[in-house]
Amino acid sequence: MNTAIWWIRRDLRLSDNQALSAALDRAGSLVPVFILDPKLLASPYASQKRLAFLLDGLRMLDASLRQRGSALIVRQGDPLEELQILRDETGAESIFAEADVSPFARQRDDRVARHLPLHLTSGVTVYPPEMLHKADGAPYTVYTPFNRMWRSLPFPGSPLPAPERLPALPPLANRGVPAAPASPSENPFRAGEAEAQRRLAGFCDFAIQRYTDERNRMDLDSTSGLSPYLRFGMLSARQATWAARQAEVQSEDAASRRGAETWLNELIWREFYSAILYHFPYVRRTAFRPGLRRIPWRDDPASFAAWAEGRTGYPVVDAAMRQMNASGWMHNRARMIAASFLIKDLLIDWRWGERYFMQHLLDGDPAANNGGWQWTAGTGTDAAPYFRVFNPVLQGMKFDPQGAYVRRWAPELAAVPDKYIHEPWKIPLEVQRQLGCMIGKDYPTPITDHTTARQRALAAYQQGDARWPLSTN
DNA sequence: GACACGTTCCC
DNA sequence: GGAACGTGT
Repeated sequence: MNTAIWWIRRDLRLSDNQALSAALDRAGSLVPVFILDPKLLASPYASQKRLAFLLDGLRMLDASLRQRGSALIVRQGDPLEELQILRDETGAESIFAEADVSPFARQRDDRVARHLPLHLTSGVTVYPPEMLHKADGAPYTVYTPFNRMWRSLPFPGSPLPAPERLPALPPLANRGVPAAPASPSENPFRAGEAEAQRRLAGFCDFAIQRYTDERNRMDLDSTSGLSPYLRFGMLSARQATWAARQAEVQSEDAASRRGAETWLNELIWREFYSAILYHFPYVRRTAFRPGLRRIPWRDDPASFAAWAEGRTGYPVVDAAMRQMNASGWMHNRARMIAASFLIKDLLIDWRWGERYFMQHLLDGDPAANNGGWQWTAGTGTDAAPYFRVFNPVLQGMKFDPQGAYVRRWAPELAAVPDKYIHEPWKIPLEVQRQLGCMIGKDYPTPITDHTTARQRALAAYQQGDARWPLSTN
């Protein structure tokens, strides 16, 4: 009987899994394996929080596999060596896996494919990144035309159901899923495919209807909260796309339809940045736009630490960083504000921030995280113009109008009246005393003045050759 | 004269 | 996206 290895990487699900499905079509016997790669665990971008979420996800996947008569094999080591050992142990003739877009993953898979019969399927994105290109064959570098092309393609086929039974596993050494490091202290995300489906259904029933207007509100629970699941493939991009379409078809008013459409646009941003990383792997190292590689960044570890630990003295920035440090997740609007503050107000290299986010986000994905940072820095594809500098006070007043988000994550400001919540340094001294919240003692004085810092950033970008519109070379 | 709202420019 | 500066009331 033919045996196939299902090599699991970031597709921790049984439903709509093209690699699993291809393996089952080909072989009568299946060996599901996850290989913990010491190289990835030692990377400067690795995250204990994300590792804990991954290991929990593997435990959930193992339980689902066992319910269906199989089980998860876990190995640790160099993927090529471990796959060779597993092939020798099982006599497997083929290996199936979901193709990934990051330079690390592609190098790893190229090396494996030179020595072993590796078959890659799509699934990280709805459409494979090579499929979307301009008429002249070049990849898109601007979101809007990419979006138009994406939407013009035939709608993806319906998601595959999870297999009801799986072939029994041959007897094999199996160390099982290792114990996880501690989860983030306030982690609201339970790992696994079932939880992802539950959240998807809940989101499509309610919050999606108001998504267009409310997705930017940091004080509301108005986003899908699905990013960690998409990151590890506990939910497939195609399942999310289908759910968006279903919600659009079933909606009873224009606002709901628009909500579903807006959410699909966010999913397409994810597809866009995946394609960018695939076609331009150098974006992990340097600015997408060559004209913006000479900005004189400040080497300022003390300011960086204040930003990272949430003690800049700007409430929205501090709330954002503390939310991520405590929970492994940050609201997307907050990501833009915190990133803009590090890059523009502190004039610190966006790559420091990119790395820090990767070290703390459960959804930390090289393509989306890099795309977001380059967008904010103005160095990326279709990026924010260099002179767009977020004002943390105005952003706070607009997207956290009563300060509930700030109070949730910076509780020392809980008693501060709404009118001062985003600029507490303006609280008169006698009021600070009454509130028991002294600025400079109970909550930090701003580490920089936004107006001056903004001017400094504009000057630095000019020095770094910024042009808008930027010349193409 | 203060303040809402629209337009322009940010290099 | 924000600030400065315009017009209108």
